[in-house]
Amino acid sequence: MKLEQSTIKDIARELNVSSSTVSRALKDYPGISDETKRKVKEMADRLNYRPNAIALSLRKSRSFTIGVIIPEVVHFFFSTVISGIEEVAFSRGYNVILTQTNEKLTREKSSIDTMLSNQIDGFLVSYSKETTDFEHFSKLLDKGYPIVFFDRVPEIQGAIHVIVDDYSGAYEATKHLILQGYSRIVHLAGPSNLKISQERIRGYKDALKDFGIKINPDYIIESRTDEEAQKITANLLNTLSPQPDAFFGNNDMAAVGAMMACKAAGLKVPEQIGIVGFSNWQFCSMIDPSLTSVAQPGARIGAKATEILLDLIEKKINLETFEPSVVLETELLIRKSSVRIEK
Amino acid sequence: MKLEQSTIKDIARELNVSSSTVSRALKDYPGISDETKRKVKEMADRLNYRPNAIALSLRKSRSFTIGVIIPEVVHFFFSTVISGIEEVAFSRGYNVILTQTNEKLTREKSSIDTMLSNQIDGFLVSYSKETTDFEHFSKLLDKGYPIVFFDRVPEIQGAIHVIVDDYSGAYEATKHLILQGYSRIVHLAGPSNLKISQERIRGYKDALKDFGIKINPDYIIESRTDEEAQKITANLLNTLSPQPDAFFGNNDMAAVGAMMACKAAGLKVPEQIGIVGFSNWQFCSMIDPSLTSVAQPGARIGAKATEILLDLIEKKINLETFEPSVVLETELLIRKSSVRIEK
DNA sequence: TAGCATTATGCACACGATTGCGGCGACGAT
DNA sequence: ATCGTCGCCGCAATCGTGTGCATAATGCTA
Repeated sequence: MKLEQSTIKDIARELNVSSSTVSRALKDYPGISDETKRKVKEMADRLNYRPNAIALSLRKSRSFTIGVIIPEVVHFFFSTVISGIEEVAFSRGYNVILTQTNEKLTREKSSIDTMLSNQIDGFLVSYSKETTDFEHFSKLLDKGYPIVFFDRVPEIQGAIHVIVDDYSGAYEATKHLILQGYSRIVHLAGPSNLKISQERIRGYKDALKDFGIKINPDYIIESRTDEEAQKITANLLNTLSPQPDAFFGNNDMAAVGAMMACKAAGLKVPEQIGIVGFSNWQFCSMIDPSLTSVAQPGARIGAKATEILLDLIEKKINLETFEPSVVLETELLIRKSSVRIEK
Repeated sequence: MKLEQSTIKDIARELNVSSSTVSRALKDYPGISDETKRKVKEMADRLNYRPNAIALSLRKSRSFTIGVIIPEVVHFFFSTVISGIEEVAFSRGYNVILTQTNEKLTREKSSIDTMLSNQIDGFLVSYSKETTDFEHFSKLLDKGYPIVFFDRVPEIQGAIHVIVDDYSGAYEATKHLILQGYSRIVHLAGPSNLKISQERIRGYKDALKDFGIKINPDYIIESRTDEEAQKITANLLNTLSPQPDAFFGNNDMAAVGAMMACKAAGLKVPEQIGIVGFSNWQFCSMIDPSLTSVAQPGARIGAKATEILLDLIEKKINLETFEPSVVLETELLIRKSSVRIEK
């Protein structure tokens, strides 16, 4: 059971020197003869010595580990973010410990607690849908604890965050639909307490405005799952007159739900109905017709957020001068579901 | 930066007792007066005391943390496994630290190294495609280090693993296609060094045999990505005569690739071509026609593997009597892509 | 009131690594 | 011969917690 890892003491005993000498020799401290260093390193190699990270953490009150708190790994977007995080953390010598909240506030809080007692060096957070009060974060921030938020970010004074430009993503998507000749564009929106949802709605509205299309409040509807989106869409198609002729989803699931409802209603996509999603999930190019979507650079978000966090931890960043908000560009990937004008 | 967590010593100083008394009082040791216990607990509460997990790990050479090593989080299947793992680990008071190998052997080895130096209590592993030699695992197993493999499992003496019944999954899928009247069934296979690929091929072959269909070696082709599957399929449709009339993919990506190629070739699914995938990714029900697929219970695999691992760690399992292999059932989810017989 | 059991608490060390400080021997300079 | 310097190394404390053993205080009995 116990994997008897050799320790500094073992090396010391073997060589008849003190453990302090061994420690210094291994780290090429000055004041140790080259001869001794050689012997120590050789012995360390022979005994297959690995420093005990736990002991180090205790001594330095640093764990070289960062904690990641996300809603759910199964979301394609979040899993790409994780990849970006791991890449950077790993290459800079940090470990990553991950928990998902399953969108529950209690889980979020208890995750933070256990991570804190594990001497985590900092947090990367995308908070849960249930989270409306941010005291459990601001308390930590006030103590100077390093936290970087991404994707879903709170409006706390001075909180650093990395987001994508949801506004312009939504604006471009809507504009694209308009240019393709769609005008009665429904927006299947996300939870209104999330800033990303608000921004996407804003982009949607502004695009309509800029092209002189009146905003119809009936055209903005919250939907949580793809089934819900499907029902809502079917319902809208039946009740509204004139019928909507396009759907812009807050995410790809909603868009797909809308697409299925349209097909079921016998409407042709994209000829009669245009559809655009958000996130560019893997399946976008696999469905028929392929789904136009706004791509969020997940891996880059993760990487960037991690870089900032580690810089914070290592105090390479001056909080006074640092711009707390990093915004990455989205990209509209135009596929078949929204193109009805021949080029 | 440093989050001055209060320690046992702080409580002790505040109450003018020794830290040992505090330690014992907090854990309801006998030999501490109720009065003292009350005061200590009260003070602990007031100071918002949390035990330092790092110090505990050092003391007990246990970290209450398990390490998970998987190829890639972005695979839907693996992300569901992670959910299962987290659920169980969390509820039993363990932390999870996760690394993905990106299918690289070197990453696999270095992950193990850093986890070992972090006093990980045990491993959950699904190894990389590059891994053909298992010495880095068997070395640990020999020392009695707890490891549970899942999904991709090595053939090492005594290695415990949790898998799904790939054989019967593939058998059922193939049988289903046959019963639907397809007979020239191509299998888009996975990497041949993975046991799961081999098992699926075996299931495919046995089903054909049992129904008296001759096995055509040209019908079994390795494909790595969905684009590759698409090319292969297009190629097969062009060159083989008679044309294949069904495709069974080693995974859903391959199946979708095949479906797209078939559509591009003007063939109707499922009327002319039947298609079945493996894994039941999220998008299966979203594409048109919806994709029949073999569902692997990802969350249950993760949960089961974790239960076994924790039992191992806590020595609740007797290795002598324990059956090293747990096999979970798959389920064939029949959708439109493979059904051409009216009920 | 001495002797003993019982209860409640403190001391000291351990886990593994780091580090300030001081010791010791050798050597050169005066 | 004495002193200062320098190179090399060990002592001991530290991080926060747990635990075997000793010890002090108290109560009970003879």
